Amino acid sequence: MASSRQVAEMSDNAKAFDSRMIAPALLDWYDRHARDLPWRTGPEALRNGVRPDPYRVWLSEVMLQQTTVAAVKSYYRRFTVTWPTVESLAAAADDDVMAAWAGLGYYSRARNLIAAARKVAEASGFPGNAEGLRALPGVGEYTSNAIAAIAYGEAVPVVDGNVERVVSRLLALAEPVKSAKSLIRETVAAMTPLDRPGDFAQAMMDLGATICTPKRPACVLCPINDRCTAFLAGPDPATLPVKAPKKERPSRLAAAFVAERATDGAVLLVRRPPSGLLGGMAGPYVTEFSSKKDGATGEGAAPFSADWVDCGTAEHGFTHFLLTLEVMWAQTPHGADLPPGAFWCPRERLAGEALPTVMRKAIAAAIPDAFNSGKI
DNA sequence: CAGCCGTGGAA
DNA sequence: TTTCCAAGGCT
Repeated sequence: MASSRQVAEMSDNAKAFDSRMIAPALLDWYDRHARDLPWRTGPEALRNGVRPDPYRVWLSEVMLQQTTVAAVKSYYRRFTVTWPTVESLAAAADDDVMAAWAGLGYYSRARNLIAAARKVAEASGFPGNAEGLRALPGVGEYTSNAIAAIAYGEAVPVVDGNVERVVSRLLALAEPVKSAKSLIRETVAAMTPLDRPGDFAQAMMDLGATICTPKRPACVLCPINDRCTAFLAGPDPATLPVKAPKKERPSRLAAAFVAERATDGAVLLVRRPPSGLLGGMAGPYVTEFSSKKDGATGEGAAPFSADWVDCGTAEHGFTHFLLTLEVMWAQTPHGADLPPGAFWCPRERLAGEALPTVMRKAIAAAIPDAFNSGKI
């Protein structure tokens, strides 16, 4: 925890810091070094009066929540080709959207994406400001402000993880970002220029992603290092922001039962409940995840009686626990009593199903060529 | 409010 | 190899 003396120093830093001096140098740097990303309208196009499409800005921002640029690119392209407008996305079948999202993670985002698209289509357009955007499902304070700043030029503070890190170093904050949230927001609000709020927000994020990185920041290349308290006076910028102690991830155990239809190799899938872990996604029948010691696995946990073959285990790391899946395989027995909601997925459709990565791992452990058949 | 909610790539 | 964590939101 921060001592009162540290907090006093932090406040002095914040007070002495002239936030208005940041934007000019940062925007000058951005004009020369902005990353070329699929969802961006370049600074040059913006000067020529081109306005970003709020649909594309929204879609990219939702995809980018806790997700790397590299991971998002191919998904963003696929979505915008398949659904070029919010109306087309609103008209899509739920499972088509979930299938297109499969592998990107945090699947509640896809559910909220569908709900928000339909709300926008019903209203004949996106809300015209940050406050209205904030009311869409899956759009929180960061995302609403990012969309408003980028698409509408609204001068609202855009604070993401990059910005928190950059500001923590600019002010040499001795507090964890969680408890400095209000100060950071106010600082960013004061830094944001009225004329180019969207470019400023993206410039801050580019800086955080390429220069002011978490572990080894390239301070010597930073366009605002002459205004950075940590760089100028310490502590070492790499030690900021102060992080809360991390908790260890528990291990859990479950069993996956991959049933294959003898006649054609189709795989039995079940639709998972709409909320919770992997909500709304498909997968083989999987037992409840339990603590490692009392995990009810083995043939006794099977959804129906069959000659289950042990295929070994599949490991998968979730955000808050590590999962070991005991994978079992069996051909469909005659007259099997299938789990409720189960359906047979033809082999050639497996790759296109709404299967999370962990479920693909389980299926691949039981049927090594499950996702290869159908391809040449 | 602290815990839940995925994944894959970088270091 | 293991660890860390990325343009957060929801409850």
